[in-house]
Amino acid sequence: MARKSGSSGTLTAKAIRQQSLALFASHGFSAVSMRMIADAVGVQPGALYQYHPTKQNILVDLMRSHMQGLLETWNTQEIINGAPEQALEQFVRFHISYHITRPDEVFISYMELRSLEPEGFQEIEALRKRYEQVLKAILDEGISRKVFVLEDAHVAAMAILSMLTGVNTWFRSGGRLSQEKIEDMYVAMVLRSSGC
Amino acid sequence: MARKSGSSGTLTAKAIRQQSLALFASHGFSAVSMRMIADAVGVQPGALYQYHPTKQNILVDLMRSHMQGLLETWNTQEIINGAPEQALEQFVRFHISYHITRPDEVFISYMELRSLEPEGFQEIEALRKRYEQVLKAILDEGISRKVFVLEDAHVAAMAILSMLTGVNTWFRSGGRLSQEKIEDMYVAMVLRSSGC
DNA sequence: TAATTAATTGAACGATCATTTAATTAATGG
DNA sequence: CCATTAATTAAATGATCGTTCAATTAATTA
Repeated sequence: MARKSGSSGTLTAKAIRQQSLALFASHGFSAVSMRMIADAVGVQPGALYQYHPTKQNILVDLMRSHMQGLLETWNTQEIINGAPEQALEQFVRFHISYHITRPDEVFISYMELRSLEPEGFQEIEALRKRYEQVLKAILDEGISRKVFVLEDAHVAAMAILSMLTGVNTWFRSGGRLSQEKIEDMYVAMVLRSSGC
Repeated sequence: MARKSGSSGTLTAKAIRQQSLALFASHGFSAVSMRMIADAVGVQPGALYQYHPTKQNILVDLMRSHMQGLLETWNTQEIINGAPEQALEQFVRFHISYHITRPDEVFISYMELRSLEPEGFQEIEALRKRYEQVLKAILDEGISRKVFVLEDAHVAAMAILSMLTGVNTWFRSGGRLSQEKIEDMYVAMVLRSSGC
């Protein structure tokens, strides 16, 4: 009825993240109770408050680290400084491969924005905007060099991002198509849609 | 403490649909209580059960009528029996115009699938599959006539549907771009991505 | 207008919700 | 090994959840 033998704060913190992520992704934030998370972690509900002040804070932490990881991974990539169509291909492959391996993070980051209170919402939305800007910059460059025939970089960026992120709604690993094959097909469609 | 003056079952039923739709779309199914719906309708919680046996049933009804409306509207349209690229253009314009005018229905139909219990899920999923099949048939026809260069009709259909439905995540009426302009840009991108 | 049916209320049901707190025990550092 | 700190439990808080039901009144039908 007190501290458990073998207990470790860092391990419990990690377990809370993992279990919350899985539960939020499959049931939705509101449908998951602190008791469900506690059960999955193997701990009493009260123990969760040693790690997060509120349930809302768990969600914000998950979404923040997903968006930050996404941005940092892009930024530490070696950027091909070639033609705009090469940059676009690199972006498509990066987006698909990063997202396809993190279905739960992607799901909650795109679906639970409405569950965020104003403060958290603004923080996450700002990170999202920064990522959108990465693609828009590529499209702008291609448009000004007349490599892309796109009329509007913003609309094209929204369309491409929706298309790419949509992979997560139907892809299941071990299916008919390999990840590489899927990337190839999306690269082809995106490049053609941009006019090259 | 009983039947209210001027009360009418059909009007209350309609109000329950409208208010549930708006509340589910902005907060999510699980985050909306029967008391919130009752308040919005202007009625006591118990009255809702004259119209729906469970909260779940409200959601299923909303999703079913959205998907049925979508399929029926497509089916009663005059089908252009021309070239595959004309059929594809017609589909793109239809999808965007139907969805852009029904943001709440679209939002819950795509986001609350996980809130459905097995029976309702299968019913709604079947309707979704039928709609996907409409686009796949167009792509198949274009591929076999060698008008489209797409490698895989299924993947292309998923990609195109994600792209089109994504309009709802950023479009706000009264903004910089007219609906017609948006349709034009998406038609151009989709046709180019298909190789024509 | 009398009888019937439709619509709604108000109160209650037990269950579950997020969160707080004091007590307790294990791990850690000197 | 002893003092301190970290981790956890058990129990309780008041609020809210979906749902049920008997009583009541308005609209409708005959």
